[in-house]
Amino acid sequence: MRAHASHDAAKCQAGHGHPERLRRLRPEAPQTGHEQNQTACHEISCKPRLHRQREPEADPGAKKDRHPGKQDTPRIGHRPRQPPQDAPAHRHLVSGPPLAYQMPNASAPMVSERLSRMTGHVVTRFAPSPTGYLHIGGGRTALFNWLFARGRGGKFLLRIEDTDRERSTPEATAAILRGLEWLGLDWDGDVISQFERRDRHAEVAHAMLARGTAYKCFSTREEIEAFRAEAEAKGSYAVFQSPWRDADPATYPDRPFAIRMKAPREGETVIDDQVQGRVVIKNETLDDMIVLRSDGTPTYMLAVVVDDHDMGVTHVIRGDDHLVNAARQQMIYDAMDWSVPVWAHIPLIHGPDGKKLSKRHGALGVEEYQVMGYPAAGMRNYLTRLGWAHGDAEFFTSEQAMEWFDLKGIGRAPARLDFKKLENLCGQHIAASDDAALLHELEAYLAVANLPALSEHQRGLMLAGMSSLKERAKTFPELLEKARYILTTRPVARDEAAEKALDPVSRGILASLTPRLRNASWTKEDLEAILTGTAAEHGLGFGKLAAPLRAALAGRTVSPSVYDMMLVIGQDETIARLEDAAA
RNA sequence: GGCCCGUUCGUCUAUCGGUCAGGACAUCAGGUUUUCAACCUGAAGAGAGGGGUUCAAUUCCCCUACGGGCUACCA
Repeated sequence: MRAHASHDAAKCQAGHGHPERLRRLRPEAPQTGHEQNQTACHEISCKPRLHRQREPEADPGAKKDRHPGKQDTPRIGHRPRQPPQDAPAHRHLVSGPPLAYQMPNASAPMVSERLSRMTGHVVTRFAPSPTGYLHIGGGRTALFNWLFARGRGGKFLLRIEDTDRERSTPEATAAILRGLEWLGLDWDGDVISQFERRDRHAEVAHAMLARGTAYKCFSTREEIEAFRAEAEAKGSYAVFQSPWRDADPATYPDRPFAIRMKAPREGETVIDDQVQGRVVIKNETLDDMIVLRSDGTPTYMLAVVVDDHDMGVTHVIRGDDHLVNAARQQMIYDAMDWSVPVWAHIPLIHGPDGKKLSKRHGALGVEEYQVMGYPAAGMRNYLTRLGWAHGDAEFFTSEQAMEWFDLKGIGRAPARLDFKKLENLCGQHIAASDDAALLHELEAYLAVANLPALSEHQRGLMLAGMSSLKERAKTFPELLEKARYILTTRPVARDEAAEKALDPVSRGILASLTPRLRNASWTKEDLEAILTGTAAEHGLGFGKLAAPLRAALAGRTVSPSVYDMMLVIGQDETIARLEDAAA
């Protein structure tokens, strides 16, 4: 149980999960890529070895066959019913006739080809493990996958890596789906449960056995630990080498065995990563990992590969804590003669202090940001920009992000969360929002923040005042503060500063104002004439009159424009509040 | 310990050997103003350190330092 705690955070960020056992998915649209990024690979291999270069975005591909599995999938949840306000409508794919699982090398189904073309050959996925809330880093990983797929007419799938039965909970799965829905990241098809696919994983492990790319290992945990202890004692750290790798089946004992990958011991495995460049891992540093445990359950390494392959995933975009794992996984793809997906390992997000993001940095869960009142569009913009750039573009809509998002724009260094910038962007998005849509999102915020809902009357006023309110708020709590003049009722509660602004002289002026307001036509022009006129008569600048007016109308010295407030709450209410204050 | 990844203003980043190293947020100073927000102008602010390669390095290579990851019958 070493280093477990720290492990978890990274895991969540990576949007990856624990694998272990499962079964099948039900792609409604089987994929069958046929291209390969050979060109890219080619160019690369010609480059000097250490000269790391980003490749042009490779086309996913399937150099061999790519066939999806198909079955009824255990559905964990449905995609959000409403696409985000600024997201394109969902693309529904026609589902072809059910396809049975096929063993490697089976010819690709026609349906797959057609659908592949329709979807631009791009299929991404987000694969969180349901052991808690949706981590902010995981949210960004999901966002990148979503943007990449949606921007290319591809598919964005969701798989829950719930193979760790001890730690996986339905509540966590629900929380993750809620987080994604709030962020506006809609996925295609049903949510896939990795656990449900465990039989298929085992099937592949046995297929590897049959192909001779895996072997039965009868070594016990004790033996392995002893091996390691001995190595450590000698100061070396050699990877475990099972004595059963090339053992004669005739010598197999009658006891449980694990299935281990027969990994190449020489040479190197090259990961062509779209973010990290060309990464070379020496095979001698990788062991013969176990793909199927002695109890018959699959390990994570196997499960991800099988699922990604069956789901037709073309681009694996995940946390860079999986970079080395990619080499191991690539060995499994090779062992099964499956085409390797395009890799893109993105750096994790760090806290403001540059350290790994942890609880002490405050908000970790995506839902916490929702409760803090950040609008989803602002979150998407900020998170997209965190670690990715498109020239000098800072403020943009999700449509633009989809159009611009690419793998080569992703940075290689971990980024830190900057709440100030988040707020600034959120403020811009709030200001740019449609009034009605904003009110709708505000009401959703009230619900999750456990605040009282708006009455019909309040909704009407809020809608009327929204155009001026939205220009001065960065978050929903701020918006509500500015809207206090609407949400409050007489007698208007005043804070200290407001009380101070209502000195005897000011009260007198307000009192003299009300008769004139009674005869006003209640247009901005008319009110302007009355107020500036009154201020002038008292030898005051308009600012001097505005202060007590704010105090009377909003109970604060900080508020929206006095004209906006008067026009929104109306003549009667305005006069009543002024009389209250003048009294 | 081994292997892998990373390191440009405080922060997010641009730059694909030759730039006054650009933008944004934040900060500071002015301006505007009906408070706040917004807005306008200006200022300050960066290539971790050291070696190479090159006519020329932020950019290519190496080393060091500092972060991070992997090294499980965890995910």
